[in-house]
Amino acid sequence: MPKVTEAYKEKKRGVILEGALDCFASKGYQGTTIDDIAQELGISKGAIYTYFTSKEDIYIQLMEKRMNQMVKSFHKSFAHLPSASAKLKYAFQRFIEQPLEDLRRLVRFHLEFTIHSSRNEEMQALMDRNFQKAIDLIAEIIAEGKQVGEFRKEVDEQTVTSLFWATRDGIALQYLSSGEKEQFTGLIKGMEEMLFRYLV
Amino acid sequence: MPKVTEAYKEKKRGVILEGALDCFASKGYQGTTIDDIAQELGISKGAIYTYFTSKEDIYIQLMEKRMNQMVKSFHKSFAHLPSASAKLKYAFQRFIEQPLEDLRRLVRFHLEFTIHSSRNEEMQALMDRNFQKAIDLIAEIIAEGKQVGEFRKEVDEQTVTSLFWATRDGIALQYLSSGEKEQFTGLIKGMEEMLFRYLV
Amino acid sequence: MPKVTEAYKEKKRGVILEGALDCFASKGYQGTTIDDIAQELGISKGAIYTYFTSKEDIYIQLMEKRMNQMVKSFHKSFAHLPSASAKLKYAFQRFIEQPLEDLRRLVRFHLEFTIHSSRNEEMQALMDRNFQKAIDLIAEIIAEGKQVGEFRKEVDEQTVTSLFWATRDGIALQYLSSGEKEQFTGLIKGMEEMLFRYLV
Amino acid sequence: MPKVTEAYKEKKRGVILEGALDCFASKGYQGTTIDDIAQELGISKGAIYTYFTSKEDIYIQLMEKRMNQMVKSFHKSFAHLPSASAKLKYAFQRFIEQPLEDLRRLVRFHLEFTIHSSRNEEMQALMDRNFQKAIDLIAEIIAEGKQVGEFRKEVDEQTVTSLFWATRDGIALQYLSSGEKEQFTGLIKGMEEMLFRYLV
DNA sequence: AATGAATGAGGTTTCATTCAT
DNA sequence: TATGAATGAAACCTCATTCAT
Repeated sequence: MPKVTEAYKEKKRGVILEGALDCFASKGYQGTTIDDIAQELGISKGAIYTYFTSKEDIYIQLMEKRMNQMVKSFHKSFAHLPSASAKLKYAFQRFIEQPLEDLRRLVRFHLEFTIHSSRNEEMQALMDRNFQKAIDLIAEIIAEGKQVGEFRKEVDEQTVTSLFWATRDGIALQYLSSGEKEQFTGLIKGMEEMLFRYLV
Repeated sequence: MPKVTEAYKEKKRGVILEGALDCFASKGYQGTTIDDIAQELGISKGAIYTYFTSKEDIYIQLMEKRMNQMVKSFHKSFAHLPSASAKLKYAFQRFIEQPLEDLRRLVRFHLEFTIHSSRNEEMQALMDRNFQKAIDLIAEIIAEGKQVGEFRKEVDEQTVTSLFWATRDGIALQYLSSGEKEQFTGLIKGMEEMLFRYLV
Repeated sequence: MPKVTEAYKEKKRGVILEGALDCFASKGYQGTTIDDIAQELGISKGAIYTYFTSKEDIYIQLMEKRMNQMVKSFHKSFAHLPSASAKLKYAFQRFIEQPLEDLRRLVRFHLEFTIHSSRNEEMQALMDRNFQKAIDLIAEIIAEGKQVGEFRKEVDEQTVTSLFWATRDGIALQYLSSGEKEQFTGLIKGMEEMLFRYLV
Repeated sequence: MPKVTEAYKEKKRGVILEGALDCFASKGYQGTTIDDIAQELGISKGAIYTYFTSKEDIYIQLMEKRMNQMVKSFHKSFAHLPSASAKLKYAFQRFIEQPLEDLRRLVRFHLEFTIHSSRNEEMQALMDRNFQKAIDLIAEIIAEGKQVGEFRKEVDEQTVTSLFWATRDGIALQYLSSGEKEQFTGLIKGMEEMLFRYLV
């Protein structure tokens, strides 16, 4: 029964990753114990090791999965939108509409992962790969906008794109400190305005 | 001779904080052991506990000190500069001229601290206080620029200032991942351009 | 069809014991996991527990089987030999001709078992029973040799026999450390010479 | 206060090794937990790690120490004895007079160590070095005996010496199984007789 | 004030065994 | 009968903190 078993295992892996995300997001990587994850999921410590080889393995696979999902989901939404501007605006909108409590936790998780991975060659490479996907996602839009004439030809899409993500991350980081939703929304809006002023 | 003693203690505290920064920056908070710090400084574990009550105490005081120094140093430099634009440009320049290996380590330290503190009420408050100082530092310039007519009256200095720092942090974060100096400089320059386009 | 089933089970038990021997011999008792044995055999962990009640059960039955086989095999060979001296010489020859890599692994297995069993009453008893068989095997030859006049009447067959096995084990143990075949063979020869000098 | 501290540490190291020997001898290497050793000594787990880097480190240093002590002690005793025969007889006598309960435990420890080390290159090398010391100890006596004319010139001292230790170990191993003191003594005596018959 | 040995809670990982399928 | 996911008790080792010297 390989098919059933494999599907089951895949599902279970996903469930464990969900639980792990909850823990990592609220307590951090080092602050999360395998026991925490097991308890969160109502399973045994040993069960986790049936699906993952180590705590770090869970952490890495979790990030990989989330990045892939994010990129795929954006791509899907972009497909239905008519113009580069519309796509970009959609991206901003999505940041704003994100449930904020989620945001806090996820930001924490992503930032912590970035820092953690910056001390480890292998994870660094993984992050580079994933980051490139995110870059491509937006850079394509800018390029499209330039081609169609929506955006100025002079802007460098690599730089703008990088700035886009950098600012998004920076705002999220600030939200992490301040915790004020109004301000977060205001900054995203401000960034949007500044970016469009620059692009057109 | 209480005066001498107090001065001595203050100096020693500073020395310990220096050593601790080296450790925290390269190995992270959790990755740094008290032994690491002691070894780095060539003193004993016990000595550290004479000056600080806990590992977290060191971490907090270290951040406090660095923030104060940074703000004070900027203030001092700003005093000699003629206009709001000049001041803002100076700030950008300073980011670019920062020794990059330092930057990597320090960014790591600051980001990690931010995340760490976001899980702890008391540290959160400390960070808020410190962040406010950084905000004021730049917001005053924007306000000055608006008053003098260098910048548009419509810009909201709080928002712009927050964006300024957010983007700076975001760029630093990205640099942490990519490690490419060219790109880092390019992004800072891009951000500068975008900001001035927005302000004037 | 109980007969078929029983035969099948018996055969399977034997197969599992073979695989277990490979594992125990190369990784030791504690170093061998049930998973190792299962993998070695290409079966599941559960299957092993159908035939044996525990890891120790496998260990014990394996030793029991090997001892019985060894004694039976010697007995068979002895039957064709004309004199006590010839039998004894055959025994020495067999030690020497044993494939040495096998020897290393098997010695390890046997010694480890002996030590392991010395901490457990039940296993101790088993080992005593088995050891007695080995003793009888040789003691009979000595007795035969004394009766026929090949060996001196004064020698005590129990003592000589025990010494015979003890020396064999000691040499094997030494070979375990040194790993030099020449030396191993030399020692067996030396022991043979010493023993015959004593017996005749 | 380096001198005091170093002496203190050395002493403590010795104390821990004593306690560890008790544990290893009665429960085996794998069967002994660090907690066992700590409890045996009435100290904390952590304290042990102040003096040793790992469980294996304890095990190795313990063996090293015991071997050195044994060789040194024999050498000292041999110095007062007039002839090669006397020295050899003394060695046998010492085996016999050894407190038997000790013997059981120590034999177990030594044999287990030998097996354990046979699966580890580094430990193997250590054992080789130690074994060589034991070999030299006896080989010198045999050589001396040959020179003085006490022993036959034809005997090969390396072989005889190896056999000497091999048999000693084999007898000890058997004693481990049987646990009968009479028999142990008998075997040692038998071995002595056989050896002298061979040497003279 | 400084030292560093000692403590012991707590973390990750392993693995013999069970049991639903 | 066979499977292998699940369990959970241990095991080793680390390290912040204390305290006698």
